[in-house]
Amino acid sequence: MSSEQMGLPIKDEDIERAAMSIKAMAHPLRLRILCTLGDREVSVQEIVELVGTSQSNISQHLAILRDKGILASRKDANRVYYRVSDARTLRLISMMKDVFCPAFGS
Amino acid sequence: MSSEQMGLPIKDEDIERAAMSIKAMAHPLRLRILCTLGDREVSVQEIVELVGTSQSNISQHLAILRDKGILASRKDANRVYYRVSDARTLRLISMMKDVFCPAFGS
DNA sequence: TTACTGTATAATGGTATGATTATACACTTG
DNA sequence: CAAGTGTATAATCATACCATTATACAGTAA
Repeated sequence: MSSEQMGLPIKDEDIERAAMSIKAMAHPLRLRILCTLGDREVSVQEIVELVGTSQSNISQHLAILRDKGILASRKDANRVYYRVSDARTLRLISMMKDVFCPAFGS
Repeated sequence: MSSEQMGLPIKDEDIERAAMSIKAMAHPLRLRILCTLGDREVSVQEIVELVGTSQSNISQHLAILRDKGILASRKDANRVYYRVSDARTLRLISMMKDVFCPAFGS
C-alpha cells in the first residue's frame, strides 16, 4: 500500500524539489553526461571530448546538474573534475537506463 | 564497469527517447499525478480532486504522460481511467521518491 | 610580467512549455 | 430528441529553456 493510499501526502515543496532535480536530468545532453560519468570522476575537457559539443555548452549544463545536487565537483590545478554526487543518484541513473534503454543494462 | 567504459556508447536516439520520457515526469503536477496513481487505476475526475487544478490542465498533463508511454488509459462509459503503464516505470517512480523525498519511502 | 590552458559566466535570440480560457467531443440519461 | 456529465482539444500569452557567441576568470608556465 502506497503512502498516498495511506493518506500521507507528499508535501508540495518536496514534489517541487524532486521535479526540479528530475528536470535537471531530463535533457539529452545532460543525460548523456550522466551516463558518460557513470561512477567515475571526469574532467570537463574529457566530458567535452566524450559528449561532443562546445566547452561553453557543457559547462552550462554541468552547472545545472551541480546546482541541483546531481553532480559534485572538485578542482585540481586549473582543471575541474565532476562526478555523480551520491550512490542513490547513481542507482537512479542505472534504473533510468533499465527502463528507457533496456538494451544497455548497467 | 559501465557500458560507457566498455566502449559501448548508448545511441543518440535512445538518449533522446529517454530524456523525453524523463522530461515528461519532470513537472510538479505530473510528478504529483504519478505519485497519486501509485499502482492504482484512477479516473480523471478523481485525479482532478486529488491533485487539485482545473480539469483541462490535468487532461493536458495526462496526455503528455500518455503520449510518452508513462501512463496507459482505459475508457469505461464516459469516464477514462489512467494507470502507470508498467511495473518498471512504477519502480522508477518509487526510486525517485527514495532519492528526492527520502521521508516518504514507498 | 605575458602568454596560455581550462573553466565559468553574460548576453542574445529563437523555440518550447505551461496555465488559462473557451470550445468541442463522447457518452449517458431523460 | 435535448440536457447533462466527463474528458479532450484549440488558442492565447507569458515565461522558461537552450545553443551560440563573446568574454571573464583562475591557474600554470615562460
